[in-house]
Order: sequence, then C-alpha cells, then structure tokens
Amino acid sequence: MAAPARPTYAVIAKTAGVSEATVSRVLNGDDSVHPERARRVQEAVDKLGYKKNRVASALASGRTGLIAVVIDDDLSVFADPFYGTVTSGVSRILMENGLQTVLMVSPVGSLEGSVAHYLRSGEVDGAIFFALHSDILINNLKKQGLPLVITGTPHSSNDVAFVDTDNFGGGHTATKHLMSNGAKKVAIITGDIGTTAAKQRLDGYLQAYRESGHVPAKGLICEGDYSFEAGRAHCEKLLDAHPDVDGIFASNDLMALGALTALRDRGISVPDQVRVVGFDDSLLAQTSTPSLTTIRQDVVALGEAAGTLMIAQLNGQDVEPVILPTELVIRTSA
Amino acid sequence: MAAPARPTYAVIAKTAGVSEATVSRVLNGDDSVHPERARRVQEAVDKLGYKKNRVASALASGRTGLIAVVIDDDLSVFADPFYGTVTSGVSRILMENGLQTVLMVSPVGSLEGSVAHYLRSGEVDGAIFFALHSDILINNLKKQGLPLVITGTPHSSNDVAFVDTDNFGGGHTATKHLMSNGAKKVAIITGDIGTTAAKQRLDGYLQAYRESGHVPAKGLICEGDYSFEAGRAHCEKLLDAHPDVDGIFASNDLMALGALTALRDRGISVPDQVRVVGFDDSLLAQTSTPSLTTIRQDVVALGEAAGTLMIAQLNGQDVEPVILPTELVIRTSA
DNA sequence: ACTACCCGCGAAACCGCTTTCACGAAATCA
DNA sequence: TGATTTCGTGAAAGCGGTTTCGCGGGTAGT
Repeated sequence: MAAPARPTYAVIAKTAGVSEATVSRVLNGDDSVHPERARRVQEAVDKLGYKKNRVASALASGRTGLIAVVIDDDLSVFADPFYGTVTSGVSRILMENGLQTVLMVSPVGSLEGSVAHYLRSGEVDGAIFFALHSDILINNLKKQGLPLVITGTPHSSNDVAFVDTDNFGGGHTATKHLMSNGAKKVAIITGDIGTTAAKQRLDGYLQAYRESGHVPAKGLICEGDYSFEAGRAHCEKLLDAHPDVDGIFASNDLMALGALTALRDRGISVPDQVRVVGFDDSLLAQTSTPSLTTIRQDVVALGEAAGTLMIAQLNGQDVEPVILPTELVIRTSA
Repeated sequence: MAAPARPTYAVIAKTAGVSEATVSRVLNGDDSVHPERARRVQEAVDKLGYKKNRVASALASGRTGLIAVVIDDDLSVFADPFYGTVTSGVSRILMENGLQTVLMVSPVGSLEGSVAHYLRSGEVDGAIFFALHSDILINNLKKQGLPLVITGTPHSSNDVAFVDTDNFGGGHTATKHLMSNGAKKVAIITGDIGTTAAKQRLDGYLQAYRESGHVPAKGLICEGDYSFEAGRAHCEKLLDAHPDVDGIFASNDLMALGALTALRDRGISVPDQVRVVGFDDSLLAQTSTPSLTTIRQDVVALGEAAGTLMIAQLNGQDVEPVILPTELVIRTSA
C-alpha cells in the first residue's frame, strides 16, 4: 500500500549510468569524480528523491551519526528545566551538523550498566554527559577512543573536553554585589557540595570575602542541596544563630526562594534588612516576590558549546575546555 | 591500543560449535533450538562478553530499536520543564524495553523538512510527538505504517494513538472549586487557544458555569498564551473592566503567577478578595506567594503512558487513547 | 617513441546480523 | 513397512551502503 520501496544505490547507479562506487563517491563529497558524471548522479538522486539509508551507511562506515546525551541521574532531575534547556541547545547544534541526539536518562553507575554497554557498543559516535557523578566510566570510555564532552567540571582533571559556567566568577560577583550594597555579614547556602559547581560557587564566595579583608563568621556557610526546603531551613537556622545577617547568597534560585519565604515568614524585609542573591536566573527568579537578583548562566549556550565541542572532536580537532561567563541580573532582592 | 575488536557471530558460532544461524536464533529467543546447543551458545556469549551490534542487526532486520521523540517547536519551549519531564517518562519506559530515545526538537513544518525525512527514512521504529501544531505530517507517516503516539489531543480525529491529561475535567474542577468557595464572578485566562489543551480547559470552565446555572459575563474569558506576561496583563484588564471579579482560573501556573503579581500590585488580597487557581502544579505553584491552588497533572505518567502505547503498537496490539486524571491541589490561593 | 605515473572509475569484498530455503533425521500416519 | 510430516539445523543469500584494489587511458619524463 504505502512505502513505495525507497531507491538504493543500485537504481541510482543504473539511471545515472555509473557504478555504485561512483554514486557513493558523489554522495560523500569525494571530488575525484568527473563533474559531468557527478552531475548525472546528482540528477538521478534528485529525480528519484533518494535519501541515504543511514543504517546501512553506519554499518559499512562505522559511523552512526548518533550522539548520546547521558544524564547520570534518575528521572527526578529532569524536572529541573536546566537539563531540558541544555539538551535542547545540544540537539540544535548536532542537528545542524547532520547528527541526531540519543537521550539516556539513567543512573550510570558501574561500567557494566546498560548505559555503559550501549556507549561501548559502537552505536553512537560520541557521548555528552550531564550531571556526572563519577569519572570512572568517563575514563573507561575515553580509553576506548569515544569522543566525549562533559558539561560541568569533572572531578578529576583527566583531559576530557568539558564546558562549564564560570561558577567561581558567579559566586564571586554575587558576594561582591551583596557587600558593595552594604551587607556586612553575608552567608552562603551552597548546593550539593558533592558537585563541582557548588564547590566552585563557594570558592567564589570565599574569594570575595578574602578580598574584602574579612573572614566569614562561623556558621555563615550552610551546606544545602539545591532544594527549596534546604533554602528555607538553612535561612531559618541562620536567622536564629546570626540575627545580624544582612546578606544571603544562595547557590541556586530555588534555594533563594526558600530563603525569601523564610524571611517573609519572619517579617524581615527584603532587600532592606536582608539582601538575597540567587544563581541561574530561572523563571523562578523573574516571577518571585520580590523578584530575585541573581547570577544568570546561559544554559542554552552551554548546550551549544557542548555540541560544538563534540563536532570539533569528530572532525579530529583538538579541543579546549570552554568556560562561559555569567552575568549579574539585578532585580529587587539585592 | 584499545578496542579489542568485539567478537562477532562468527567467533561465537565457532566456539560454541554451531552455525551462525543458530547463534542468531538463540540470541533472538527462537525456542526451536535444542536446549543443549542453546546452552553452549549462551556460554560462549557469556565467556566472550558478546554484545550484539545493533547497527548490523538493524540493517538486516529493519528494526533499529530507536524511537523518535519529536517536539514540534523551537528550542525555547524546552525551557518549559513540562517537556523535559514527559520526555524522561518516555525514555524510562523505552529503555526498559530495550529501546532508545532519539530526541528531535525542531519545528516540524512541512512534509519535506529534515525531521520528516528522518522519520520516513526508516531509521526509527516509531515516533512520539509533543506539542504538535499540525496533523499533516502525522497523517502522512501514519499512512506509511510508522507506529505513532501523540501526547496531547490531536486536532483532527484521525485514529492515531494519543495520551492526554483530562484537561476538560481539570478545567471543570478548577472552576467548580472557585465557585464552591463562594466566587460568583469567575474569569478564565486561557492558554494558546490554538492548542487543544487550552480549548479543553476552557470547555471545562464553560461546563462548570453551565452547571452553576449562570453564564460567564462578557469579557470574563481572556485569551492568553501561557506566558507570565499574559497572565499579568489579562488580570489587569480584568480588574479594570470587572472590579467585582472574585475568581480567576488560569490555564497554567505561570499565568496564574502573573495574575497573582497583578493582584498584589493593586493591593488586592488573595484569596480573600480574589481566588486564583492554576494548572500544572509546577514548581512555581509550590514556591509562589501565596502558594498556588492548582490542578495537578502527572507529567511523568503522561510520558510513561506514551511510551507504553508505543511498545504496545510495536507488539502489534491495538491501542486506545489514554486520558489521565487530574487532581485538585489546594494551597492558599483559593 | 618508450617507459613511468597519475587519475578516474568499476568490480567485488566487506560490515555483522537476519532469514529463507532445503536437507537429513526423527516422528506420525496409513 | 512405506509414505508423509515435522523438526532442528546449516548454507547462503541478502540488507544497502563503503572502500580497497587494480585496470585502462591519458599525461609526463627522457
């Protein structure tokens, strides 16, 4: 009924009066074919509406045209728009280069998990990792020669290509902004400290403190986990222990919102009594009350950078890590 | 250096002392092989750590093990956590069934776009569509026999499998909740009315009105577009035109938040003077001030249902549309 | 004019798995 | 017991491209 049997090289070759080898050459941009014959092939291709069968092509050439995007976590993290956004950035770049994105959301775990097997099985030409919890698989794949890109700074400093936001700079800017607005006692609520991003933001905070000539008082550094609740709970503890806190840098917007909620519940005015800065510039920051001053990271750009780095590797180019700048977005909370 | 040349059927067959055909049978669960020989094959497979080359398998069998998830829009929509979440639900189900998810975020447009070509090119075993703007490609693919699932109700009622949230029921419940709490004059801010979801939610609202024995006054039905700004702007217009509005049903949480903002700016108390209900139960609803009463839709379940429907189709089963229930989540805004 | 190269092109092997086909042996039937 | 099915199995033909290899003719070198 349907599917009028797609043409193959055989028919292209016949209608163009050349061999299949020549068809292949033309379709793969081998310029050693006589222009006239190339034209004939092209005509046949156009006339028959030929589209290469990627599967057959993949088998013969060993290149599948597929890039895996691996999110090393369970589904819940995908509720965070961050991943969706960066994935879309990756996807766009890859598509523009004729590649497809294979999405895998699963705790990667060991070297023997299904994701690991899949990546090793040659079904993808490369892999881009998000939210990587461990470097062990990375090292293993790297050794197998699979092109790899990581978003976020890897823990160990193996020479894997990666892209990341300037977390240190962001943390630094946020803290300095709070201080330059008059805050004397600035607390930080960090993200999951197991992540390099949280660590780097904290380092930026510490650096700003150092530059101010002061030292953060004991207890001003609260270890959170990026959740709304952590933001609220830590903020309350802070207010109890340090009633004179006048600045809070939360490592993401969600925790900043938690802090805002705690502050409002106590009738503390923001930004008059306490200033708050978040991180991400997510939708939450724009819509919260009061609207949130925050550090913007360009998440789409992050994805695009990852995609670009992958393309470069596939082309055999050497690649350097990419660190994207952040931007202070001043709203009303600080 | 690396890549110690993965074993092929040839070596499995030899070490097991059988033919390649038998190896294939065993590995594909053909039970017509003598148990003893099957065991020998299995042993050889285990011993050599054999993993089937899916590409070769795909070429020979015509089944790629890949399912496309197509988001018919530009990248910006992916910032909406909705898509990420539903995609992760799909992905999980597919993975459990040995299938991979190929993500394509692109305006599908015509029958000649690259997405369309890709889907027709036999590189995927099926396709799941999100946010479908037009049915034309669907009908075309359907005719070609490609298994299809749509999330959201399609415009034309061709017999394509789809999954959707009970938008009508949700709209109905939201409106009734507002009324039963004493609201007399309930407005609705709809989503992009070009989407069936927005239409259905509006229908639910109208039905609730009908049941109340009243008719929504002129101007109570505002056509929004799911954005924060639309929520705010329409709310302001409403307040100008109908100062006695005492209930607002926004077709998503983001617009509800916009409405809350407009209300706060005018010093109107929520829920005392005006009650507000949203839709989605996103993060925004939990963290807003006041927290938002809303209609929860289970987005992960939506994705899982889509995945399940796809699996069923691949197994040759007949499938029925799936409509998932919604749930009223009462917080403080209504 | 004769050998040495180079270049464009087709024949054919190959990628690794699936599936048809046919054959011999065992099982069933008359 | 002879004829007919049934069953397990291997040989081999694909699936649709890619790539190596080598051939014949044209160009260049001497």
